Parts: sequence; structure tokens; C-alpha cells
Amino acid sequence: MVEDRKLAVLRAIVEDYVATEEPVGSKALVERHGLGVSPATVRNDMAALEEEGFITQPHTSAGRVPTDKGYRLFVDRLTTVKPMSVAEKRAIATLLDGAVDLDDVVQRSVRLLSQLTRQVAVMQYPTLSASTVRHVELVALTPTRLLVVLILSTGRVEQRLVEVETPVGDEDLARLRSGLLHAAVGARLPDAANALHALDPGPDGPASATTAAVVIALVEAMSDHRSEERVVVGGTANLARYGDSFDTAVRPLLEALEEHVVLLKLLGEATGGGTVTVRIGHEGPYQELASTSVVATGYGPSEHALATLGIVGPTRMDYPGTMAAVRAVARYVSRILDEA
Amino acid sequence: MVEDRKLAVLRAIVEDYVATEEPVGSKALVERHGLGVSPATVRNDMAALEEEGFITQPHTSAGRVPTDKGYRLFVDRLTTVKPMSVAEKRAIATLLDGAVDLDDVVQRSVRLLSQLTRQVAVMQYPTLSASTVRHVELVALTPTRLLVVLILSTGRVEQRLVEVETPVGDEDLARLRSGLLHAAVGARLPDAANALHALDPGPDGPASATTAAVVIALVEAMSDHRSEERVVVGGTANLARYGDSFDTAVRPLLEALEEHVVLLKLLGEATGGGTVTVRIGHEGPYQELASTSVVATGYGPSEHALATLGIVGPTRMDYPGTMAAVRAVARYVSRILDEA
DNA sequence: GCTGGCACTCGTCAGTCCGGAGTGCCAGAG
DNA sequence: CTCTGGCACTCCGGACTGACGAGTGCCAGC
Repeated sequence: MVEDRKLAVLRAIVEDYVATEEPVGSKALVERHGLGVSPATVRNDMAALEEEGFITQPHTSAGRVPTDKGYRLFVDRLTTVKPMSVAEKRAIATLLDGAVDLDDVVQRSVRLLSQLTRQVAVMQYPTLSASTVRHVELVALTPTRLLVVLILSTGRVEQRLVEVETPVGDEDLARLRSGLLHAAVGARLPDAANALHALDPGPDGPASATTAAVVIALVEAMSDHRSEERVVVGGTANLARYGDSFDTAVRPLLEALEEHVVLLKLLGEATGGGTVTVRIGHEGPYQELASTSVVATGYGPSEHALATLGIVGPTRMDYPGTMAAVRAVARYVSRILDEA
Repeated sequence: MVEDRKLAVLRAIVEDYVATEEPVGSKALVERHGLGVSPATVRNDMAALEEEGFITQPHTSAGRVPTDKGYRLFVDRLTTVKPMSVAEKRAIATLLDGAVDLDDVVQRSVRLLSQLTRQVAVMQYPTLSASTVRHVELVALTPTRLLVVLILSTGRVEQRLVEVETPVGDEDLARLRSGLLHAAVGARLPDAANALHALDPGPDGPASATTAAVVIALVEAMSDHRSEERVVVGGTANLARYGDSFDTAVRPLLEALEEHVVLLKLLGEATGGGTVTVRIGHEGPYQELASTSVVATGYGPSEHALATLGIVGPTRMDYPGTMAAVRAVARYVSRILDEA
């Protein structure tokens, strides 16, 4: 009973603080939420909550503010799922359905997510390693210069130029091409890479060297980390709403947003199946970002999470709404990638 | 004589204000710069300069601050070319020489530029229309599904999938390929597009429809505006140095940086031949950005400007240094693209 | 045409003061 | 044991003030 009320108080504090951006006191609390007790009672509960580390006072005789721990409890136990409105769902669907290719899907998703949450949105490109090979093509630009093209199930196309020592004839090329196709098409990237390495290079000789060079280029394209690290950011203008705390919060965040490796670490491991990960303040890997939270989830066709998308914002944010938006966008993006 | 001193005073005001970020008074001026006259004399000059609209006072009895018009005069007539130091030149060269492909060149250039100038750097991808066709390739993924690959002199590769009604045979494909190559290779994009359109589709029939579809895809790839509009931004963390004026300056700028179309308009037309364009405050196309300046120049192999790069920053900036940095980076990037 | 001097203007800063919001604690009532 | 009303206390924030100093404009004199 008492425990229940304490939790209700915590929830009320979080909600009010998120809405008003000001420390919330006992009186305002009983007025604005219908808890049927007096301010004095609430004060006692608050003292207990502070004792347990869920809330804190900026200074003596100010209202209370949730701590990271408080937000954590709120997110874990006090959040009721807030479904998206029909209008929002329709907006998401129509906006994303208009996308023409992978780049466009990513671009639109980021914009959408930043608008829905009014936070900075971050989205990782579909990870190469989880996709399969749709096609491999070899083109002789000149007799000693080959263009290797790799087409993936995600619609991504990678190409590499390969210079070879000895001119390659048409029959050699055709043989190599069919070998590559046979080995790689339909396989997941890591498997395809293995299969390629195992390709019989034939008897020693010039053709063998060519095969080796092409295979190397292909494998490199498959494991190209720069593509895996590709991240798109949107809605940075929302940072302007941070208002105070420019140097302590906005600057490190801007720096992080430019370092894609850092960003990826921030987003964390992709979690599939509709689970949204929330990382609050100091829980993240970077001390400088102690006042920012990350709300992220995995996306990708079917169960398999291909990559991560989410938002970065102040710890003081509307977690239920943000989580719902992130989940909804991830779901729609997954569906679209599935169809393509 | 008197005119000369007035200009010297203006220059001193601009330099001091840029350095200190504080309105500069007559006394400080004579002390810090070796103009051999008394403060009173300087005050008279200042009054005249203010009359002419080059400087202004934030409030009565404060120091003077340059107006946009004052900066303009400073940039046009008072700027002595400040050459890059040897160390800086070497840093630029070594950093950019390590780039492995076009994406990397752009990425590194932006980072470099933002570090050199401590401003937000912006760089447009090489414009398609100014480059030439290096190679065209046709690949039949399936009999009715063709991959069209377009390789440009800038190293850019565009590809399109084309679905055709009737299966395409190998000989048809070879004939079409050689026709395309003949028409397009070596030509500038607009010319190539024209040549393609003029391709004789042969007698009416299934092959003709295929040709038409492929040509359409190629021309579309050539004039793909999304590629022309691609812009990379770096160094946004430098925005944190704006300090005050968050809503009035930083927010509109962040918004502009996300809208690539807006950004391109901001950069303006590419100017070749080492000419650096400076747009100060209200001279730009957007009122919201009245307190920001743009320093930009064209880059590209030889004389021909392919695209634009530059920086965006507060009107209160070190114009000579920034202009030198922009020019230097553009020059090195051009050289690298020339070699490739 | 330059300079020194002088009166004047104003923004800034430190200090002071006051109101209000909020707290903790305590005694008393269910 | 739990809740409540009351009370004294704390402390932030805004408003106000006065001294200070940087800077100006103007004028008379060289």
C-alpha cells in the first residue's frame, strides 16, 4: 500500500519534471495529480525516495528531481505502453512507403524519427554481415582492369576495381564469373567469404593470380567495415532545445555525433523482437554523455536484427512516448526492408 | 592620408573585435596597434566610419563593432593574403594523400577544413554534370533483369536495375553494350546523354524497347539530382563556441545544415581559379542566417570547378585565415582528384 | 588637422533585500 | 502505525541600488 503510493509519487515526479523542466514540490504534486493525500504525506514519501536514491534535490528547499536510478525504475516498472495514435501510424506508413531505395529509406526514417520524438535520431545502415549475396558480377574495363560488383539482399551495391598482372581473356572471365556465382550467391556474407576462399584456383599460373586478386577484392568488399559503420544522423536542430548546459551537454554530444564509431558504441547491440533498449545517463559507455540517454532498438527483416536505430536525448525526456516512436519506426522499416 | 588612416582604424577594429569578441574602444585601439595618433583622433575617425555605416555601437558609450558592410570592406580591400605555414601545408598534404577513394577524400577534406578553421565545414560531392563518362557496363542478372553500371571520371559509380519485357540474348547485349560505349565514353555527361538519346534503336521490335529502357536508366543515373545534391558536413561541434545567441544563430544554422538543398544554395555557385567567395551576414539568401557568413570556393581538376566546398561561421570570424584555409584545401583536393 | 581635457552616458558588477516555494519535524488524530 | 496540519527554517531568484569605469562627443588651443 505504502510502497504503491511511493511508486505513484515517483511516477508523478518524473512526469511533471519532464513536462515542466522544473524541480517539483510536494504541493504542486498533490494538486496536479489526484493522489488523495496531503502534501505532508507526500513529503514523507519523498524523503524515503530520496533516501533510496531515486530522486534528489538540486539545493536545500527546492523541489525534487529524478536521478538516473529514478528514471530507470520509472522505465522498468512504471511505464504503461503508450500506443501510437492512428494518425501517427498513418503518417509513418505513408512517409516511409514513398521511399525509392535503401538510401531513401534510411534518410526518411531518420527524419521521421527525429520529428516524432523531437530528439536527435540515429540510424545505422543495415549491417553487411547479416545480409546475403544476391549477385556477383565481373566486368573487364580493360584487359588488366576488372570491376568487381557485389549486390546484396539489402539492395546495397559494393564495387571494387582490381588491377591484374596478366590480361584476362573472355573465356577466363566467364569461367571465373560462374565460379564466383556458384560459390557466393544466396549465402550469408561470412559463409560466402569462406566459400570464396575455398574456390579452387586451378593450376598455378596467371589465371590463378587473377582469381586470387578478385577473391581478395570481393572478400574485402564483404567485410568492409566502413560500410558497417555507416550511420545517419538527423534532427540535430533539436539540440537547440537543450537550452542551458551548452558546454556540458551539447558539445560532447555534437562531437559524438560526428564520430560514427562512437555513435555505434552508444547505440549498443541490436536487440530484435520489438525490445527497445533504454540507456540512461551514466549507464552509457561515455562519461561526458552522463546527462544524455539513448533509446534504441534493432531492425531488419523478420526476427533477425540487421542493425540499430534510435534516438539520443537528455535524460529528462518523455520515455514512454519516445520508446513507442522508436519501436513503431523500427517495425515499419523492417516491414519495408522485408518487402524489398 | 586621412582616408588611409580611417581604413587602418577599421582594419584594427575588425581584427581586435574578431580576437576579443568585445566592442573595441578608441583607447585600447591606439595602445594595441601602433597608429601614431591620440585616442581623440581615432574617435573622430570612428565617428566618420559610423556615419558611413561601417561600424556601430551596441549601446551608447560602448566600443564599436563592425557591421556587415564593415566586414565587406575589410575583406575586399584590407585583407592581406595570409599564406599557410609550411607545417599546415604538410599536414594538409599528408592527411589528404592517405585517402583511399572518393568518399574518403570528401570525408577527410571536411574534417580537415573544420579543424583548420574551427568552423563548420561543408563540401559538395563532385557534380555529375561536369565529369565525363569513363565506362558503361551492362550485366544480365537474369534474362529480363539488367544491371546498368555507369563509371565516371571522378571515380563515382552509379548503378541502376532495369527490368525489361522480353528476355535479352547475349548477342543483343553485346551489341547494345558496344553501342553505349561508343556513344558515351569520354563525353561530358550532358553530351553523353544527348548522344545516348540519339542512339539508333534499330528496327522496331523487342530489342528496341530494351535499348530505350536502358538508355532511360542511364540518362536518369547521369542526371540524378540526389547525387548532385549530396553534401557532407563536419565540425558541427564548433557551433558550441557560438556561446550566446543560441536560438537566434545556432538553431537556424543546424536546421540549414540538415537541409542539403538549402546548404547548396548557401554555398552558392562554384567559383574556380582560386577565387574564394565570401558572403557576409545578410548578403546571403536566408534572413534567419543573418549573423552567419559563408566562405566558399569551387574545386575540381584543372580550371573547371566541379563542385563547391567551404565553411559556415559567425560573421565575426577570422576572414583572412579562413579564406586561406579554404583555398588551400580546395587546391589540394583538386590536385588529388586530378591524379585519380 | 591633431590633441588634451572635460563633462556626460550607460552597462556591469557587487551587494542587499524580500518574497515565495519548499522542506523537515513534531504533536495530535484516526 | 499512518496520516495530517502547523510551524520554523532554508535558500533561490528577482528587483533594486550605487559605485565604478570604459567610452564617447565636443571644444578650445596648438
